[in-house]
Amino acid sequence: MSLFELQIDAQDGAARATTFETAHGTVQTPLFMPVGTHATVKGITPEVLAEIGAQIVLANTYHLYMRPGTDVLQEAGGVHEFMNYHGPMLTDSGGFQLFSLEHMMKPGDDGVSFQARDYDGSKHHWTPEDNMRIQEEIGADIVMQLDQCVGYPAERASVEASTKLSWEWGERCLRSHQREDQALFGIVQGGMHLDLRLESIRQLRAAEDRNLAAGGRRFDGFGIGGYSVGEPHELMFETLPAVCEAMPQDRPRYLMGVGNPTTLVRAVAAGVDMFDCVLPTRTGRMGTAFSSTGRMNLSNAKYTHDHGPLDSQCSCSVCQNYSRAYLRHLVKQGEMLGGILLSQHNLFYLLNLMRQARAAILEGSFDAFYEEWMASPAANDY
RNA sequence: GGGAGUGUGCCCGAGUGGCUAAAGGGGACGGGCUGUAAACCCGUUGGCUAUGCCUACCUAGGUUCGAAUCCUAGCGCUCCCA
Repeated sequence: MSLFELQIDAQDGAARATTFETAHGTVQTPLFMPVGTHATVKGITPEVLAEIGAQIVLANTYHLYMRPGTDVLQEAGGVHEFMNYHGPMLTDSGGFQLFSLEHMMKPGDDGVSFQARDYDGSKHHWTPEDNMRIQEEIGADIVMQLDQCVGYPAERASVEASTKLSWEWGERCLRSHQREDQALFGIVQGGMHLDLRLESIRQLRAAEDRNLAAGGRRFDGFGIGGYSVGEPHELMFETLPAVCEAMPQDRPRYLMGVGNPTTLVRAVAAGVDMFDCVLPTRTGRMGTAFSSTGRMNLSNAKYTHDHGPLDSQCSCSVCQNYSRAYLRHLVKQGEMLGGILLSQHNLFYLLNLMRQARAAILEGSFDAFYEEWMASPAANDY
């Protein structure tokens, strides 16, 4: 199997189990990708990532570019060597920072200008081509095109404009990306408008057709961006199935920034292969655990004398070794171990959920898996 | 024994006549977190028969239209001198 070539292992309805190769190992979907923005999944060592079965780890182009700087990463031999994580990695382009740090990052036709106020205040300008160079220097296995993520609510006209900007940047990224050992993913935008989403897909495919005709490469996969930006929860599912259906069958589909367990299960049913989200690590660090009975806030007084396991249905090492009362104590005390252990458990929970979904798809029993999940107490916990 | 100071809500602590059910912390309790500006942010924290009423700033009296705030006495604590 050649690098990034998608093998569909099984399909059950729209849900699918796939496999593809990266320069740092094989990836099996559906999968959840822990987020390690600053070349660290907060509180989680690479050894633990291996233990809980993480396949791909994210890092962020904007943040690593600012600190420590790509020169340091290159000295180390790339981001993998730098952080001592030797599995597959993916870098987000910084497009999301255009959205979340909009007060200091301004998009223009020729890229993005920004002032890094959260670092040293220095001013920078990136063209899509610059962004590709930087991601090549960082050296992840999968890189994302520079895009623009739009919030919700938004005027249709502004969604149209930024969606167009994103596909134009997508084509420029595709033409300038050079590293053969790196996959490049385009990003579908279009907000909550199905027609814009479909147009976004058409334009990205037309761009890769042009690039192929010029002797270049196609996109190795596609991100689905611009969801989970403040819209009502149900809104995404009005368009997501049709968006997935319109996307190429032979490339991975990556729903960006989504991490609610139920949303993952539903998105897998719609045909999504990959997810990333800060939710498991952030909520874990803040004292909340995913569980078979829904979210648990470990700072709640009801756990003070509860010496049972965090989640009796969970097989992770945290649930095997630490009690709710102890975890509550750590959280209440502000001890860093509390956030570390809950992050580890939450990551395992989502990684395991996706492993189970894959197993069900391979068995042809995804419908049963889906129904069982939707009927469980955890499913009601959005 | 003499002198000076001090006593505020669960704790610390501001307030020195009306704008005070009482700033600000802490604690406690609860909520949020979705391509990480996040080991963070937000709310509640005297009681009730609840658009109002009651009880409250050590205790008991007093001054005043009105007192946590002023006066008197007592009690407690702190420091200094003997």
